[in-house]
Amino acid sequence: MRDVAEAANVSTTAVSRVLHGGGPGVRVSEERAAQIRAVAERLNYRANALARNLRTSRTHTVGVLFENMRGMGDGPLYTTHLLDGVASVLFRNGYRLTLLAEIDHNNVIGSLGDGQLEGVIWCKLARDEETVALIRSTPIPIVAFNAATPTDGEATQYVNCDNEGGMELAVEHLWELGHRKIAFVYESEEYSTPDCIARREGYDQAIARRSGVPLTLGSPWYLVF
Amino acid sequence: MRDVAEAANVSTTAVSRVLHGGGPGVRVSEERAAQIRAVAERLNYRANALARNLRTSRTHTVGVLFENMRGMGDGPLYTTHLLDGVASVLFRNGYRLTLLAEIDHNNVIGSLGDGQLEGVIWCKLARDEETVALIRSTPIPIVAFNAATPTDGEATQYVNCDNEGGMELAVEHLWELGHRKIAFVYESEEYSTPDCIARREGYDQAIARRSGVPLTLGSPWYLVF
DNA sequence: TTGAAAGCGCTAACAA
DNA sequence: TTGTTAGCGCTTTCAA
Repeated sequence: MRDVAEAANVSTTAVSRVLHGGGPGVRVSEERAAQIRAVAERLNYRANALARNLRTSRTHTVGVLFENMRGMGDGPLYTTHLLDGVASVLFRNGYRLTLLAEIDHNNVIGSLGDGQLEGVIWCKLARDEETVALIRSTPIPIVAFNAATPTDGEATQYVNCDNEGGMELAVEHLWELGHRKIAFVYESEEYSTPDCIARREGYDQAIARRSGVPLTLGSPWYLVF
Repeated sequence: MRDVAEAANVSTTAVSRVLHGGGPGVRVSEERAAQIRAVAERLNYRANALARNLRTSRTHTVGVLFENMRGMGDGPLYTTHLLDGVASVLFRNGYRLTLLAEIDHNNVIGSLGDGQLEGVIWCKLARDEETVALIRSTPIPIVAFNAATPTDGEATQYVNCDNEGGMELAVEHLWELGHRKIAFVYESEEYSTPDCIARREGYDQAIARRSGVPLTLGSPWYLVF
């Protein structure tokens, strides 16, 4: 930047203002501005984001943390779609996305506090005490995704799936079409997950509410389709 | 850091050396070191990666750029597995992974030159002139993944799939088992991709080399399985 | 073994 | 409209 400033016979301030949007009211004459841009182009100037980040304490980067990243390729495509959606929204708004390693929590604390992230989307947030404590002391905002419902007034945003409500809607839909034998089918490997449990309960209740006959089928039934 | 230094009655240099691995030969007495660590703990000190990055010109971050990120959730899981593999290796080596938006190439140039990335893994690198020019002028190393084979001596590393060689091996294997009716099956949506074309050619040649009978089947045949 | 001082490249008061 | 100056938090010679 100094090279550009000297070559253009202006201050680095002027260069900064012209090339990087400048502060409130970019007060540089169009003449000078054009000249600066020309020189910058000629000198092949590239702004250094590291310096700017340090100075402004902003990185335009948010982290995404998966509780188990390994499984991204296995199982259902849930994780993949999630990442895809998060990425597209972030990019659209000029943000970068950094994938965080789901390693030891000590390191997680370090990651969240080192200034490189402006926020974190935490998928499948565990609700153990350690994690809750971490959340309380984190210097940046965290959004918990697909986590268990929050217990108390934590300083965290949650985006969750309304499993019970969804099952109620699903059963209602089929019921109104006249169906009475409505099965709940699950993948055996998911059976003990909170989501699956909640859905099954939602299904049971929705059926019971209509005095219907519950029917639950394990994953082998999939092969019938 | 200055707070820690003052509270411990040492210089920031000492703090830096003790808390952040220090330069060549961490020459601080164990006594002082322990004290510094204690004070840092008490003051809840967190190193600022932004400042360190700026000073050292290192970020321990590599970017990953997909030619079409949107499709990550659709089609085959190729992209997902790729990302999974890249991430696990990077994390294991203390690197971060930043997903890059596959927007206009101007911005890509900016992304690569702003100092935040130490290298880029570029998946499905197009070989148009614009991209080649970009690669030539990039300030950081690029690894092209699953791109077309390089034409000339470019300053880029390529990691590609040996489609012809793979088909030769596959045909050889079946042939040696005694099979003579060997079909090449493709997904119709992939038929015009470079990979599929190369594989088909490899198949044709491997079959021809053995005076066998080529047989190519489009995707509907998948449904038979 | 320890610290003083310079500086990474940029931005933002504040003055002119 | 333009420039001067200080400083973000850290690392690293260099001298003591």
